Amino acid sequence: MGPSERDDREALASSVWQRMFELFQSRKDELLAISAEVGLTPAHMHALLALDPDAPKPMGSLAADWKCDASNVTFLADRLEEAGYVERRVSPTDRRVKILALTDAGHAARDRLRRRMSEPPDALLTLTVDQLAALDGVLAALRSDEGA
Amino acid sequence: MGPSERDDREALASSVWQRMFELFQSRKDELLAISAEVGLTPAHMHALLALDPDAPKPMGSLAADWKCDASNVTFLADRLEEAGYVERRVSPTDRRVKILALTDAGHAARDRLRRRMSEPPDALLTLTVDQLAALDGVLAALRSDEGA
DNA sequence: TATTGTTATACTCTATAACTATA
DNA sequence: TATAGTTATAGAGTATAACAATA
Repeated sequence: MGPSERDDREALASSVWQRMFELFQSRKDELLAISAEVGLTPAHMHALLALDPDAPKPMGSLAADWKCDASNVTFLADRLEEAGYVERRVSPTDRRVKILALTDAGHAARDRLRRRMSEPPDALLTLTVDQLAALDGVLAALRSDEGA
Repeated sequence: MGPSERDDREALASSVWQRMFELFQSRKDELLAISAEVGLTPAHMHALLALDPDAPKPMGSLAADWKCDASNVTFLADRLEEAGYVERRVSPTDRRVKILALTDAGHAARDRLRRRMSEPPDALLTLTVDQLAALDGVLAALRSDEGA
């Protein structure tokens, strides 16, 4: 590959990235609106979505997964518990450990939230099926090469 | 358009949106690293980038543009002014109004920051020129239809 | 009297350090 | 003695309300 091809690629990648960035900006306000709608702050909404519905985990693991301090997990869990969306279960093998599990209400709220969040921006829906398929195909190719 | 085509489009758009979302997540830590690097908090970095380098604006207009409270603009301006990146100029036509203008150092810092921020995620650079051109073309088509 | 920006104050989100209970 | 989670406290970032200067 010659230097000009590399330059082309970098310029195109920058352009693509900037366009995606703008798309995200356009969605920001709506995310805030969703959080107001469900009565959760953005941080608690994010935490609810980040809980694995099938595998309740110790709070310490969550702090590691979420790259935040344990005290922050306590804070997030407190509010979600008050809202009735999670419960703390003492680990049967180590009484120090508390496992955070979604309640039935928590599962339902999380599902609703996921559906709302995965709704694409209106701008994407103005594309044709072919254009969307092209986007999807190229973006799918990324995932396997991510670490390259 | 039949109902199945509409369903296809929505499913594809959701998939595309989710893939873009993951790409953004992959970039999040790096944005924090950049802000540490330049010695600005993320909020002040964002403010510096959001200032128009060619058209200094009254603080009230900035609050409107940024959809935040005027007191928050005061807070952001204070720190950027302490850093030597902006200066408050009293409007010649209305002594109540303060116009926030980038200093020379502010212009330079903003330019550096923009270059760092516009660097695309590594994953995008693994695509071929053709793939990137396809992405860019489709995403360019979005912009004009945004409000549709 | 209305408006611009500031100050005082409060709330959210995050972190660090000290604490408790268990191990 | 070490570890899991909590509490106390602090700082960043945002908002609302009261205020000063100017219009």
